[in-house]
Amino acid sequence: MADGRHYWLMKSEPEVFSIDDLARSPKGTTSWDGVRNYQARNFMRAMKVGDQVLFYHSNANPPAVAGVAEVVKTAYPDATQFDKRDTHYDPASNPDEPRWDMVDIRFIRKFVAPLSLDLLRAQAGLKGMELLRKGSRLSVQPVRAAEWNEVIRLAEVQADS
DNA sequence: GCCAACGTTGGC
DNA sequence: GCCAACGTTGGC
Repeated sequence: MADGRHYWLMKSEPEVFSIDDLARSPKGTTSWDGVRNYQARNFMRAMKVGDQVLFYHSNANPPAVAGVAEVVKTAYPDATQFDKRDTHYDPASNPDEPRWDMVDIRFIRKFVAPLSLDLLRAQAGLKGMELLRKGSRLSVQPVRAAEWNEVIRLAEVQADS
């Protein structure tokens, strides 16, 4: 992108942490801890401050893009990997060279109506989107600019109806 | 380096 | 709760 801003999608189970939880967080900001997948981690490491994020509700009814957030802090070590009592504890991670990172994201907006997976699948312009690929499980994934624009357009169409 | 076993994700 | 589609682990 000319302005250097990139687009991403991050998944969260709303029962665990929803977009409303994000909105209610201090300064609308949270650290995205718990990612334990290398591909997802690498995408977080590529994030820049100001990058835009689609906040996706997985394991929801219906699964849907719920709104928008933005990156406010680039990747830094995820403390939960060293916490024995945390479910994301990783005994194999070396404190001198932490294996897992997180970023901070801030709430931007919640869509008037969440954009369901079904709705997204029905869009010709979103054919190649990683989220819609069969068997896709990546919890942090890149979004192409054209896909981003299409999703935002859909959100506006929903808001007007 | 192969691959079977196992664990996880996430839609349905 | 089921199960497809992964990713990881560890024996060999």
